[in-house]
Amino acid sequence: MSRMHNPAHPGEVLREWIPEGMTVSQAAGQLGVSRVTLSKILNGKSGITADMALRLAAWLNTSAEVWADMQTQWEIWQAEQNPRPVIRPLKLAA
Amino acid sequence: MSRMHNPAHPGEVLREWIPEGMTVSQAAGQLGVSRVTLSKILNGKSGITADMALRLAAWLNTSAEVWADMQTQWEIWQAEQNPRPVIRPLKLAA
DNA sequence: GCCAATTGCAAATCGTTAATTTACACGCTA
DNA sequence: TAGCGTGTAAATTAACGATTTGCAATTGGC
Repeated sequence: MSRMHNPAHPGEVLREWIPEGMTVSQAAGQLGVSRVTLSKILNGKSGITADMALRLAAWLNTSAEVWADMQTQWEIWQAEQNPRPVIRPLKLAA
Repeated sequence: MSRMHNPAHPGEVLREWIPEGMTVSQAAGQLGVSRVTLSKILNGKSGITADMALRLAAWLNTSAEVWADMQTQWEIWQAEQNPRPVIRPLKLAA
């Protein structure tokens, strides 16, 4: 069903992957996005798009899915917080 | 890295979950969305949002992640088709 | 053949979000 | 003090998703 706890925003996790000395501006430069764009992600003001997931994958040598899936978890959790109409489970034919 | 083949659009998969006799209109009704909205998804004209993933989960008794992840795979594949600037892999400190 | 149901789709509208550039204020430090 | 790095706001532009309305094509029953 649902994850009981608020999953970490991908931006928080991404922060841990940025080397000590590197500035946000430098990281943004290497990723080919504006400083504002990366800053917003790191501070949870923006999500990670498929395009960004691919950039992170190339930059950090990870899979794009890791980042995209993290974003998905976040979005589902957010969506769960909102009310939704009652949906009757479909009776599947046996 | 990348999935070699164009992943199935979530809508195609969703089609298989709708019972034989049930109409798109009926399914949309049970999901609490408009007929147009569901039709677009089934025909690959729209993606599956986190909210829709939750509706499908409730309706089909599956996890929301199944649908959301399917959507993610689709989006990543789509994004891969577009050109992206060269991104030099970050040399991680050992 | 005729009619109603179903469906795909287009168009218009509305709301949300990502990304950019520009700009400003704050904090740190050489 | 001057400069750098940063967070963030504002204004723009571009995508999407969702809705309603309406229309055309198909299909099945009578």
